Amino acid sequence: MTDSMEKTYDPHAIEQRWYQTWEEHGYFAPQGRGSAVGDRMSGTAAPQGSSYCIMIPPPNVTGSLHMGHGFNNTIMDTLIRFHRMKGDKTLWQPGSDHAGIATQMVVERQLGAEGKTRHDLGREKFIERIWEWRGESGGNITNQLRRLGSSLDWAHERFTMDDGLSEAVKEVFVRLYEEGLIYRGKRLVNWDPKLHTAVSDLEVLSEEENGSMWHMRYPLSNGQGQLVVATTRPETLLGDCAVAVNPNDERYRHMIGELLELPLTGRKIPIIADEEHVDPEFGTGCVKITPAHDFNDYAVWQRHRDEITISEQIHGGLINIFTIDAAIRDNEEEEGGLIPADYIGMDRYAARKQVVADLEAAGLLEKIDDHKLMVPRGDRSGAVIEPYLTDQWYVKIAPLAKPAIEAVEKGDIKFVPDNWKNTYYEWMRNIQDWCISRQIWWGHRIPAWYDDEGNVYVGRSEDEVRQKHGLPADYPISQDEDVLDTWFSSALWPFSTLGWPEETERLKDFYPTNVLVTGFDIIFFWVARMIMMGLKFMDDVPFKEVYVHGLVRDSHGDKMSKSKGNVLDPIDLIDGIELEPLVEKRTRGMMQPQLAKKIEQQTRKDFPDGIPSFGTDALRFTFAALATTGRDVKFDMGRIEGYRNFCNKLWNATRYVMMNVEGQDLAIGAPRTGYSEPVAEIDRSLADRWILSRLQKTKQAVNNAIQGYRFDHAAQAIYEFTWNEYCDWYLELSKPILNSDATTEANKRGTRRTLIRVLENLLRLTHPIMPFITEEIWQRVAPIAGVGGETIMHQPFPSMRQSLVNEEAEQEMAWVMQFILGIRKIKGEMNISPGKPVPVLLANTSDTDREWVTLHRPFLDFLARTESIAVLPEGDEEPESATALVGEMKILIPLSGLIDKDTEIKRLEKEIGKLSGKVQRIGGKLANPNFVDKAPAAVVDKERGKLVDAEKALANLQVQLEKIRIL
RNA sequence: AGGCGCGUAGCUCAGUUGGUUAGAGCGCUACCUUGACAUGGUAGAGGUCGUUGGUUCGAUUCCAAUCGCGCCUACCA
Repeated sequence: MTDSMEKTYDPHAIEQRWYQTWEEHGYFAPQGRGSAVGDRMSGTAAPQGSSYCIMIPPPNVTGSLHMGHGFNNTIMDTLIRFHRMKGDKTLWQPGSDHAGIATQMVVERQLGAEGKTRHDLGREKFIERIWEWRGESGGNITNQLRRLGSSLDWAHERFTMDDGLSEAVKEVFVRLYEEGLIYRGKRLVNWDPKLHTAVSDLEVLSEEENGSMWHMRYPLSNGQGQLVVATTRPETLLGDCAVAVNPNDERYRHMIGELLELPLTGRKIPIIADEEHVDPEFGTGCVKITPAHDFNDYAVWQRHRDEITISEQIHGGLINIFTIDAAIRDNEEEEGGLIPADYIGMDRYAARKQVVADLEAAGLLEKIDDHKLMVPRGDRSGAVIEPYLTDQWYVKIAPLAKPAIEAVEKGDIKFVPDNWKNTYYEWMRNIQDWCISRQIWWGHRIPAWYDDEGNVYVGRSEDEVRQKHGLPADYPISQDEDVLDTWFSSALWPFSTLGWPEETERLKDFYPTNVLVTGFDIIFFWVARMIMMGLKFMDDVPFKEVYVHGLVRDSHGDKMSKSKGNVLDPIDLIDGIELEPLVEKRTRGMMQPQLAKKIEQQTRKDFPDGIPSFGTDALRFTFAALATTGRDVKFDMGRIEGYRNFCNKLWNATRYVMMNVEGQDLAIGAPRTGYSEPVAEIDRSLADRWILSRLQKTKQAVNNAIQGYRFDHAAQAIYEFTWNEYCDWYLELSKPILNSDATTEANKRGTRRTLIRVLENLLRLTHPIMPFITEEIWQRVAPIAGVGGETIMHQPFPSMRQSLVNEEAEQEMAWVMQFILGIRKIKGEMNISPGKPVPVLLANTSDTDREWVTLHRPFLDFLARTESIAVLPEGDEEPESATALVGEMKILIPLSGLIDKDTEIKRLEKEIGKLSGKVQRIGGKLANPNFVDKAPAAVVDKERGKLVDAEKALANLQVQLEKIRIL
């Protein structure tokens, strides 16, 4: 079998194959393991009957995998595999989101390429077309998730638009409506003039942009002067209904109640007083009020309706000046033609220019200042959002928010890291009603019907509505054209995917789920809304913990974006990609083609040879290692390369073990479940006892780390144990035992047994983070280690076995290591080839030293490459030598020819310098009565001990230095 | 304006009740094709822990201020 293991680990050869096997065998389905099978090498049993569940944050069907997914899913899969191995009945629920606006835009773009719009097709055909498209490419993202090794329960994959989830959406809508928690109303909303739909507050992103502040003169009707108003949006003058001043402002107080001539319109508008909105210090202290196109002005209008309405020409006080495209509309019908004909049909920005020009011509423009302002844009379209007056559906949020806040306050839901709860509270306590209707076609149609008289009927279906309200079959009613915000269905995800409103077994087993793993960017969009809906409809939290991770950025800390050309595709890191395709990929379909050249140059510079293939396991290990709590991740190519090397290290360690163990006597009987007692006599060496002890501590560390969401610590513990202890020391220490005629068969059996079993444990310990390589190796190793089982996935996760923790062995081994390191150090610093055997003399030895030297002589000889080791008899003169200390024992390597005297003097001086610094520091500390009196006794004792050791070592080296100098 | 977070080796990051000479990986230097692995081995250089104060016997760690960076929320027309 060993000959089938290539010298270098090749992830391609195994990854897809194993994933297919796992999926085909149904290993991802929840099953749980009874307590009959205990944990090998731990003796503890898995708790029976506990379930563990994570809901995947459903990716958009339009989507393709990005680094955020890679990170997010690595964490979830690690947790899922960990709990599955622990024996929990474990479900990772897969699915995808219909992503209303995003998906509709993709298909509209396709239509656009054919020179058509969705209106050419009509609603029904357009939706058909989207379903078609979903059928073609909806599997894209799920296949990419498979590439990551994600052990999702695919047999129960859900989609937010499938029948079951659509039922859940209707049910929730109807129930909330019947409780008065959903209502319809006409108010200002965020209107996207490009997409022709309302969007929620969250879907609006404001960014600072350069603009101007126009100062415009509004003459008083009585001819007694003018007011100057300052605005960033002069075109909205056409919809002005008043000018507000602060009632405490001496400059204008006497004018309150007067009328102004609104330029260009021939209208008169009142001067009103509003203390809340008007800051006398800002601008001119006069604010034009355009209630139909500004949220603050709308609020002012609500406070001053009567005063504004008395103005003879204004009826109701609200003048909508825009079409759904944000062009100036003709309002002849509704408001009696208050908008001058000259502007009608102009786009808002054209109208702005025209208004400014006309004011200028009329001498009514005082000045234009440069001004920075926050411009609201739609997160999908990028269009400047317009406050716009329309009929929409809303969720009354306060009654839902209250219990959702309490759930976190009470600790029913915990955020990890904890501080995210502050962000959550901040938002939940200031939350506004949620606008849930969207004027698009792709999504859940609002279950409301209207008759010709404008009556609204809400129900699960048209039949239900007719029945409930006694409407005859021929009574004409029609369903609301709008669809629901995508996040409305996402909010139900934790229970709708489990079968709600049916009372299913899955719902019983897995709700509430255990943890939600997500980036902070969707705490508001999604997390908060799931909590509200879960509490409302399941009467319990949707998850007990929320693990919030950071964003994946490039190695400089920049956000990855197409326009920066710094996007890494996880699949490219797994498979590798040549330079040319990478350049092509990064520069294709740019929004700003002028950037392409720069991106190409940068890419050629950063990846002159393209990206090598690292494999999924290396990528996952990198994500785990970088998963520090609550911090963004700077993705560093150096790290993934290092972890690819780590895979190779593990692979080659296995090759070594197999080479020494296959066909040999290991004192292991036939494969069975769980470890068996040795079937022949074994004798465990110091190295065996030591590595077993270290393994136990590593298991403990990894368990603690994963349970505490410290995947970085888990990865580090595994890495260090594997590389620095198992490979660097233990495998080397096994060589003199296995290759010597002087060691006994029992000794060899003990070592072989330990080699294979530690490896087998290590594989299980590593499996949640690196599923593929561990499965591949485990399949070879397990039978030899005496372990049966179809897959490592369903093996017990290792936990610490106290009886194998061995502090004495660790101490004794520390002595061996120090011995070897001392000699290596001398060789290194003396430029003696590491392989060159040197004679070694020991002075100042204790009984233990002498015992251990005899006992562990094979280790010392082999790893330190000694020619001879002799204990210098008491009283004998020490030859001129290079020196290292092991405790108080002196290791001497005689100078004869090998070693340069001056170099050794320098070495010693350096060591002495270090030591005397230490002695001074600790001495000073202990001389300080404050320290000795006030510090805990244990700390003081520890310092005393350190001082004694350091002083002895120092004296030792000083004597040595003198000796060498004299020679 | 309010809130949160970050600043530790050239780079990417650990450092969890304040107490070893502050650690790891990558990079760097020197040496080594040793029978698992050059995607390797051995040895080494490199840090006044952003700055200034304070608490303390003792501060990278706690407190205050300050500088720099990032994010989020709300905004003045």
